[in-house]
Amino acid sequence: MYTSNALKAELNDKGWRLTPQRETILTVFQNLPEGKHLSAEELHDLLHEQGDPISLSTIYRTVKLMSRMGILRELEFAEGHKHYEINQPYPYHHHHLICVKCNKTIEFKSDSVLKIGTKTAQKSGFHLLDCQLSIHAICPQCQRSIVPN
Amino acid sequence: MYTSNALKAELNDKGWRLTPQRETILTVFQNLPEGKHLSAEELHDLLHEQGDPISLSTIYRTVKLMSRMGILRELEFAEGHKHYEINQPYPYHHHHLICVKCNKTIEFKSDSVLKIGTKTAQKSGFHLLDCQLSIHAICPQCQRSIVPN
DNA sequence: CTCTTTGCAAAGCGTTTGCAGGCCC
DNA sequence: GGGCCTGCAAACGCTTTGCAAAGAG
Repeated sequence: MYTSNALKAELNDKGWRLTPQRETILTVFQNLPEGKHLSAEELHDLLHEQGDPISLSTIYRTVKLMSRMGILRELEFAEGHKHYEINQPYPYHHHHLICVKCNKTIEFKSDSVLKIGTKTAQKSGFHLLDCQLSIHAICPQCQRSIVPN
Repeated sequence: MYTSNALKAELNDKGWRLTPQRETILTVFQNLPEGKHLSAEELHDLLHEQGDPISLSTIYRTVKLMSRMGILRELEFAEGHKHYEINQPYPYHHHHLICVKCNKTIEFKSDSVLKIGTKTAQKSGFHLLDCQLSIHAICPQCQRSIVPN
């Protein structure tokens, strides 16, 4: 479990600050049910509902920052906007199977993919943040659908 | 090699048309050196230079169509715009290691990832279009960089 | 001859940014 | 106290869309 203190330490280490907003956002993602991911706007709404209004720009800045720190994963499901979820280590780390027509997504796990990702980054001297296998496909329902495109 | 005829057949099968623009765009991607990928705008410029001007909207419509047909792959390198490349089958199929700071990308191949993708789609009855492992990381140079964020 | 596709220009929309005030360390 | 961070509103830039004309089958 990644704590606020760990976040603070990591931020301060780079000359940055731990703010209430950043702490709140971290908490939200940690309490999200497994497999649930949020867009910036969904996060904005959720925070508003729970009585912690945070401006959209701060949200955008924070999720980007946390993604680059490896705390969140940025998911691109080709819907025109990004989704975010907490970046869980093994054995919670997972990947996505996505229907390009209806955007239905199914999660799945794979130790070997994670291993390959880790090894590949290492081999080139990269510092790994996240590795995700995205399978773009058409789900059974959409295969049968008559709707064009 | 995916021919114009194959494209025509596949389009007509769905009641669509093979147009000069679509044929030209397919050809461009087929002649691109391995590992090279284009954004919509880059493709637009390239076509212009080679004397085949095609409007940006047609380009957007075409790359989206071909991605959904599984002919092109849509690559998201988090630069705010998508890149496209021809979707090669085994053994040309590859994945990307991306630096989230400078966007440098390194390609790598992996039979096992492709197998896992194929199997996973199959298991859920999905029709596979593309599977890509994206490794988000920080490259050696950027790790050393003093520039914030 | 019908229905798809193109090109143009305008609209759309998620995301970024400049700036003044506020806050963390 | 200094510099980072927030919130607001405006700007941005990639992508999509409406529409009339052109073209494929």
